Amino acid sequence: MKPNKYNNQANKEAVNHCQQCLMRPISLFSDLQESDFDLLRQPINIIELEAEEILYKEKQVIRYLYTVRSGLLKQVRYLDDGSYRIVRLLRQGDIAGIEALNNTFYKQHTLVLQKASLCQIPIKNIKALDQKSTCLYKPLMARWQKIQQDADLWITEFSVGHSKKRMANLLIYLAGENDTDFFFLPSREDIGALLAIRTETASRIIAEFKRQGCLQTKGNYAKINFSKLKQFY
Amino acid sequence: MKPNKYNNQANKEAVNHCQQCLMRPISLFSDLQESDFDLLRQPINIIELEAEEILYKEKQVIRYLYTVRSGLLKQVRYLDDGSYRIVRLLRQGDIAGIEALNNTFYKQHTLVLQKASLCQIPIKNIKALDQKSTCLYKPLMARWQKIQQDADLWITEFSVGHSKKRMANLLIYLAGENDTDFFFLPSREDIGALLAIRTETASRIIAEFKRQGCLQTKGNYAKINFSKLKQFY
DNA sequence: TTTGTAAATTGATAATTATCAATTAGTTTT
DNA sequence: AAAACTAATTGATAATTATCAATTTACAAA
Repeated sequence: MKPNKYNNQANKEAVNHCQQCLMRPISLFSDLQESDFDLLRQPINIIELEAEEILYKEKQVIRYLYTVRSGLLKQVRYLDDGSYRIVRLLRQGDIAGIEALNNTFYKQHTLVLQKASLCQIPIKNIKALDQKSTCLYKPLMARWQKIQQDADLWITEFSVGHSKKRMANLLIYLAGENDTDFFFLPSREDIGALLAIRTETASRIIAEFKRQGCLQTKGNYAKINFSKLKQFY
Repeated sequence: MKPNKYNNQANKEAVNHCQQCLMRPISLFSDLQESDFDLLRQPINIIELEAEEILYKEKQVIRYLYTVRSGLLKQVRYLDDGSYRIVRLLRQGDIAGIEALNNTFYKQHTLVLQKASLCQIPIKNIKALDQKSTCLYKPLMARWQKIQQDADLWITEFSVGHSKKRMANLLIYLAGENDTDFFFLPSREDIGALLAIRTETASRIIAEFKRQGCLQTKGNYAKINFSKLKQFY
């Protein structure tokens, strides 16, 4: 191996990728100065994953941290009885493996729900940046705060009250800003794991919402009728 | 006012308090060097709050950040229907108002459950430290990570499955390390708000646990019989 | 101690959700 | 296209939880 040459090239690539990346304003690297980019020694790759693929498993040694460019991922905890609960969804701009800076092992299983594109950032780069510069400080703090806010949302919107109401909350969340577009609708099993209800219950509610015209589905995609959904909200 | 004199005294107090504090190893200031303490211009007070007292409300302007020295606090979100959900409990070493660094307003209501003692740290001190030193970086990151882990716990242990199982999880959590001691047992209403069940359901389960010898209560305090509780776990 | 008040418990019933089984729809493989 | 498989839906019933009302207990005030 020729470490120097390799590293230089990696660095150039990183600079090219990241400095010009459309995602940069919302990425972890938003505050990086030109000189900071020199600290990125290992190559930053963009990886594409299909639905069902595993990004990483709990207790695996952390080697990368990921920024979601597009798609949808789930973070999962398995329960004693073999079932699972989805504790978080990751969308554009979210980070997977943020625990990298304090830990050596990932804390959750992270899997792809909807075909995803991710920046794969070697943890060594992060640590190098972290030692020499404070440029990661603000973006990281902002991510952590978002994680907390999302968790609060999860606890209040997706875990309390009647399951129809929780489903309505979830659908509105999944629809995001653009109410009117089709969005990815997880399987009934995953919806169950999101809302802490059984697959059958999830299916019944979705089916009823469809009958009532609150929801329209096309394969794995769906569109909501916001005003009709309000009655459950 | 005589800002200089005041500040100097405040600083001395802060140094005395914080440098020698028994809590320091687990506090936010664990990494502070002597010189860093000079940056603490505003007085750091220890405040004592009785049960039911409000530490702060959501949307209030952030002026302080708090470290829990002892006692128990709840962070609460109110729902549309007037009910509330407890999204987090704060115990020794936890921080209230950690969002201070990214925001101007508190994000949750925070109230005292069990008589609490707190360090009241002016946000100006934190910001001063933050600008001149990196000593808060690691402790803050560790706190954020703990918040995430606690949230995951909340979502998986306190929000999924039968309410008896969730109650067992909660009691074990409240008992903490020392299974054998009495610990603070929240009101049935608060337990309901913790587990997303009705007050009456919480009461029924507690009463049944008592009848079965899983739980022994004395006023607001309780002790668990771990092995008997396992049947619900 | 008595009185008043809030919290906890219990009962009866309704509503919701889980469970288990069967059927239908949708995909993929051959 | 047929077969094989998986996901989604639906039905029937059991179990759990909510709801509303009443009672008991615990505790503070007079």
